[in-house]
Amino acid sequence: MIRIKDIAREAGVSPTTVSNVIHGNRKKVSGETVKRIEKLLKDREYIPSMGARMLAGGSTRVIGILVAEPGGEKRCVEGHPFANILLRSLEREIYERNYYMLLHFTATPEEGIQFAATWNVEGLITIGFGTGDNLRLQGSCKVPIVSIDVYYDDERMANVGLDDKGGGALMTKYLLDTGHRKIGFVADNDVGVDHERWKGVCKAHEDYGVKDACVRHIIIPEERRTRREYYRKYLAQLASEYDALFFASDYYAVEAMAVLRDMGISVPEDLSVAGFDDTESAVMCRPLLTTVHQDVERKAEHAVRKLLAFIQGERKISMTERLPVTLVLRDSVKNR
Amino acid sequence: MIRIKDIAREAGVSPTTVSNVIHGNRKKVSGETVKRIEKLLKDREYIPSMGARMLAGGSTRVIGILVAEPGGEKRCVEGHPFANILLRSLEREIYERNYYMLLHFTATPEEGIQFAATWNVEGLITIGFGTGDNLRLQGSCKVPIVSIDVYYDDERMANVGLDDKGGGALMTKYLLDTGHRKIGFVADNDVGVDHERWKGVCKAHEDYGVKDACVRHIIIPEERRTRREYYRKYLAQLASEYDALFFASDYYAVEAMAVLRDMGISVPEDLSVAGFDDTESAVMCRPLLTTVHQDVERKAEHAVRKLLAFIQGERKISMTERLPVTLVLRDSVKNR
DNA sequence: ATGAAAGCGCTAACAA
DNA sequence: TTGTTAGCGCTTTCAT
Repeated sequence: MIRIKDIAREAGVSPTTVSNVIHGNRKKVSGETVKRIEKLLKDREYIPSMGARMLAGGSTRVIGILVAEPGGEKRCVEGHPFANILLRSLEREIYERNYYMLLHFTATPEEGIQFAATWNVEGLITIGFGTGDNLRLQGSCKVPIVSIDVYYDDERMANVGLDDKGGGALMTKYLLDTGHRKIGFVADNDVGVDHERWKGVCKAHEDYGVKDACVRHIIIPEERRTRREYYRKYLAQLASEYDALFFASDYYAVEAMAVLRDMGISVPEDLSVAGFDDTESAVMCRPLLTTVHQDVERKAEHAVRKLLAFIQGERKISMTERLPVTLVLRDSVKNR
Repeated sequence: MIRIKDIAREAGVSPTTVSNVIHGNRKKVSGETVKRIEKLLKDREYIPSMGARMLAGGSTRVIGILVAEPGGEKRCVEGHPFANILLRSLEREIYERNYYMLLHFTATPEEGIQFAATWNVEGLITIGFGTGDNLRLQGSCKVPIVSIDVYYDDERMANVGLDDKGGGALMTKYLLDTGHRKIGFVADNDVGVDHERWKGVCKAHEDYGVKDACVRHIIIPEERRTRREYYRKYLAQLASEYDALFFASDYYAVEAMAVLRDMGISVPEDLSVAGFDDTESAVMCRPLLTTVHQDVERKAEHAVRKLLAFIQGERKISMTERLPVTLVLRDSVKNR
């Protein structure tokens, strides 16, 4: 391993000068020296020691990614169909800016706090945490935190998410436009993101001002086995009561379409189905799923950008950010 | 931040003693002292500084995960449908053993080498690298490397994967047993994992010893758009030529089933379809996909275990490991 | 069983 | 513009 000291000796300068060259402090070093050192750095394949860096300066260049893992369940899979793309995009954004990404799946915010402290991370991005946990984390870590997909109307917490309410409204308006009057919004909870989407559904109904329209929020079990049970019991009934079912995620929509097919109920002839997310599965199923598209890579990019802005101490950064969302018309909704 | 020194002062001992307690060197410290220090450590919420640790000892407790990212394409998504589960399982295994996971998606092994050196990682796990790249990595890093899903018959490289050949044979035998005589094995390449699976297909045919059976390896385009194009042109023809299509991955099988449905070809009545992997999508489609199941979490567990064994300098570790695979009979294959 | 002390490689304040 | 120096918190060897 080659150290700054070695380079310095070989170049006949002091370690400080080499360090300055490395960090681009061009004002402190003569242009000629810079060139000479840079060549040496490259020739000798100098590689910095993160350990020493972390210990010496405050700057560790580490960003921690905390993914919530409630109860050891692999929710990250179902709940976050984009987990892999998101992680990949985050890492790319982080690495491009000369930071490193330390990933940890954690059940409790406490573990996250310890994790952050141990590595002296410069910032944290949280995925899948509820507002409570995020706030707790925020309270115990001095470093900036940006959360992804959390809803908190207060401006206390930096987060980037989608225009979920707008997305909900967009799809609902489309459903209304295509003649649907009994719309069921199906989700496994009524908080955070899903609640926002539901608010969009309601708002679209209000704006539309149809008197005869009926809309309801249907809560389905989160756990797969019991959800299947639920479908077996109630899905046929739902299909007869509603003319469109708008699912809070593609995952649920695709699953329901499969069950509906098993029951001999045709989508979209007997019932229109819509999803949210525009995951890969939306084009792997039949009929192709009409859904709301989100741009995951952009979400990652914005999260990293925002975090780094905080780290660099910029003022005037908006706390919450809602990325736009678009309607993707496919085959699972039909004109009535 | 509370340091070892602080704890030592408060306990009236030297930093060395505290360090010994932390590292469980029970032989060097009296039982009474151990207890006292441990309590203090907990009460004062001592959190070690990784920077200092890395700098002082050689032990960084960092495991690097390198995911191949050829050409900036998000192949990790399609090619590795399990990427998220795999990453999550890896992290869990690593963290449980008091290591940390540094994740990096890289296009070139060179970048990986630099990454490993910068952090002075204790070991590396690679995902999705070809044999050549893995060997190159191996050559330039002194740390142990375990690769996942790579095939190299040589014993030069530690890797954990599946019994792909066995899986291919298993499914093929089942197909033969159920009366299929014209089987097409469909993959987007003929190297590594897919080649092994194909070898299994061939072996099953040989073992079965049917004279009239015909089998072929069908290569489909890897890029999605051109693959769809290919399907449009040739899939109907394939469906008439073969009585079973065995896809090298569930992803392709599910996709093909959707296209077949569009063409009015019924699975399994007109054509049997089988997959490999048993991903989530295999039970989200209709008909339910008959496939070969693999246990991703177990793969992660074995990879980490093997890597740590190498790190701890154990001898007598098998270089390559093939995890077993099972047949999952569902609805996409019918008795002929 | 416990402690003193050296040093890991780097950064930054200060001196020249 | 360049150099000197004092740590950062921890581990480890060697005394005691």
